[in-house]
Amino acid sequence: MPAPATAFADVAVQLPVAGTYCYEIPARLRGRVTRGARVMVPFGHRGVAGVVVGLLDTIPAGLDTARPLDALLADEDPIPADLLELCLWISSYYEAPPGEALRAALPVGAQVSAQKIVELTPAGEQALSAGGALSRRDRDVLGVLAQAGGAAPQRALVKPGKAPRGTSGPRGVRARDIAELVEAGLLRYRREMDQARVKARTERTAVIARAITDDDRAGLARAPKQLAALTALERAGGAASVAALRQHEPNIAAHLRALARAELIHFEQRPRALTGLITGSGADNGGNGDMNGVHAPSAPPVLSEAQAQALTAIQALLADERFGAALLYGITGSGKTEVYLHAIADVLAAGKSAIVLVPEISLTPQLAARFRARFGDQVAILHSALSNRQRFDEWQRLRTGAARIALGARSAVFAPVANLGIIVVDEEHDSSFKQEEGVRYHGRDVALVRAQRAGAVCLLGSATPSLESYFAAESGRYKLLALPERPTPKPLPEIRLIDLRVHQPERDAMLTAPLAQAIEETLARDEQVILFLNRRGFDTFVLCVACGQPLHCHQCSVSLTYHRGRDLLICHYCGSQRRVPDRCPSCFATGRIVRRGLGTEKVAAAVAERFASARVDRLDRDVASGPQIGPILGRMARRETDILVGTQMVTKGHDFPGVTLVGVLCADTGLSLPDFRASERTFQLLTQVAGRAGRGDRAGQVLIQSYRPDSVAVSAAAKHDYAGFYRAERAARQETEFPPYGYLAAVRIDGRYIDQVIDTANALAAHIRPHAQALSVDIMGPSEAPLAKLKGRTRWHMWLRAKERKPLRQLLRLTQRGPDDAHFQPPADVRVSLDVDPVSAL
DNA sequence: AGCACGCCGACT
DNA sequence: GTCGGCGTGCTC
Repeated sequence: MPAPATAFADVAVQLPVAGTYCYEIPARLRGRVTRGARVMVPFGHRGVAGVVVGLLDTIPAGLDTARPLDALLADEDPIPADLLELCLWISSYYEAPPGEALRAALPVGAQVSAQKIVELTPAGEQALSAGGALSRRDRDVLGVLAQAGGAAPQRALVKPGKAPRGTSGPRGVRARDIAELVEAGLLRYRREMDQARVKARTERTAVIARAITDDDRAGLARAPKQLAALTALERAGGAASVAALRQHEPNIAAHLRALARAELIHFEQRPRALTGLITGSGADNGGNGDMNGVHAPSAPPVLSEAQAQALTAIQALLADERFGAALLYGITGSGKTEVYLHAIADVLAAGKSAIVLVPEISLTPQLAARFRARFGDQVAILHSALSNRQRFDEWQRLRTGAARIALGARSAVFAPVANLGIIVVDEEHDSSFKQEEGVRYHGRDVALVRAQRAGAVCLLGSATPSLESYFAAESGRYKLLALPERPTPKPLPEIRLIDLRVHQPERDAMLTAPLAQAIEETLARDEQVILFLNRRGFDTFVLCVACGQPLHCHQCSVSLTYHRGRDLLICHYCGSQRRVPDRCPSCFATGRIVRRGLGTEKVAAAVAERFASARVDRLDRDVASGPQIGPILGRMARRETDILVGTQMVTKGHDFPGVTLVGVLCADTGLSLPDFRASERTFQLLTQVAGRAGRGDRAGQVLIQSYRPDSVAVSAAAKHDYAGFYRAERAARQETEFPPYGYLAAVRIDGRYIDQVIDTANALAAHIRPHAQALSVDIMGPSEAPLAKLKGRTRWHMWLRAKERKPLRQLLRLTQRGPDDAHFQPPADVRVSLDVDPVSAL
């Protein structure tokens, strides 16, 4: 008899371990274990969940035994093949464990684990009751187990650890004693899966059974209620839950039953849709959406000339039915969302599905509301504030096709939709698409890869495209689509620059006289004000107040960071240090180098005091984590707030028609961050925050206070000049070979002991230097990371830069543990982690 | 990650 | 001796 095929499975276990592990497929499971199947496997001393990533006929060379896998999680759907491949690509591209990549892609509800259970054997029970030749300790261990009913999780037994000295009572059991008793046959181990997993909830759903003809409608002429029910179903996208329909028409069940008898519709149990989800801002939904009942789609408005042109181009890409990417460059308020909505309507009409990625959905409830209003329950919203249960339900709706549009942040790129037609990445320049812990993937880049593999269209949208994306559009890799104007007579706001070197700001409120006056005038007109403070980097802001220049590193041309402890300026790219000079290296003024420090809290308080009659509110990470955002935005939308002081959060996509004045307290703080993207970030931020002004009937104005009004980022933003900024920044990147003219990776070294971390960083640099030279990869550093200490661990880093991706990846591999001594072996307590295409220098 | 092994100092 | 702390390495 020939050896049965696929007797072994390659499994990615859900643990942060590199590589995959090979298991034997027991005979009872042969043929049922497929690629993408979820399985439980024994791993070391416990059971873990994993995903089958490959099937093998024979045991791989170099391995002499493979343990059998424990179970096939049959009630779990296998991972869709395209998602599995995408995760494996992520694992390889970002040098991350495959199990971690899969974990990032799966909803928490789908995570499983197993416990190690210790159980008395019959022999053990006998030994205990017979009171035979047992040591006192062995008797105790068996006794504890007998008290627990004969079996207990090992964790629970061992956990108490310290037996209270001198006291009796339930003492902790030692793992080694258990192991000995297992060896002696008195105890045994068993693996048991954790509590029942989350299952999707379903609800009775009415579904249109076939295409409804005019004849059908005519047949219902004498049954207007049935016709109305049918129309409601059609408007809801062909299916709606009976419960939701009943909210509008209490007797609808009877009419639906009649329709079912006529075989125009039928009933199914379908995963339950989320309701009442986007209550956040309380902002008006334009009257087009009922958030709690049936989400009846609203009619799309007529497109402007430019919007129509962009849409036509997207439709042409869609019609090709293969991968295509486009960059929709539309100024703030130009109506990008409407283009997305139209394109997605086309995708749905073609029987395909869509994914929409947005930077942070909790900040943009209005956008979610518009999607709901247009597409009803066809939209699944993957919201960071969802419970695991809700998230799992939404995931299931996508998986089963009950919803065909996934809308969410970064991780929505893994939405389990079939037959993908388009992925939209809104505000594609936004750095929140980059995951900064665990698998450090970039949502936008993964979106491009997924679209490519699915033969779908990837549409990137932004008012301030990233250098990389605009560069790709310029070079023809992406189709460039532009929306150069706001569609309705809401012109871009006028922007005034206020030179902080000339106008002295008030100390705490940071307001110069012109800005204070503009605020007064705005309040007098009963209009609203947004004050934006870019707090990042404020603590370490060192500049010359005579010329406004921050101090730069000579070698890296990034800003130096001031270290209070050692009273030194340090470059966080190359590590060079210097004293704080007395004389400014740019303008040679002496004694004018200062440090500045300020926060939103202080500013908000000072502003509230300064404008005593105004209602001042504050929006930043500290006051608004998740659910608190809604009320703050809600008060602003209802015009119960006159002045909103905030950080980056106020820049994101809000549409408050009452805001006619936006004040930027200090435009340059971000410029002094030790980051080659500092200039780009500042330009984007200023443009985005300026876009918040004048979105209603009245014209808006923006006042930008700056120490460096002549810097490209600030001056271009003030002129609404993206093209000018892009040209200048592109030239700078070309000169320094930073992206898009080169590829970067960050190598982070962290550990508990400073000396050990520094030694390891240096050893690693020395180790890869010869290889780096051979591969034409530049090594920058190693140097102390800007956040030099985090959670008690010292952090150093090293930057690698190359003209090509391939040599960079080859070199990266050598920083990780590996089979030969070309690879680097860090000491046990020191971690070497990688960040491919890093976005943040921190 | 989690868990056991092994080597150390502190207590019965 | 014996216990438990914690550092180190492995899991097909």
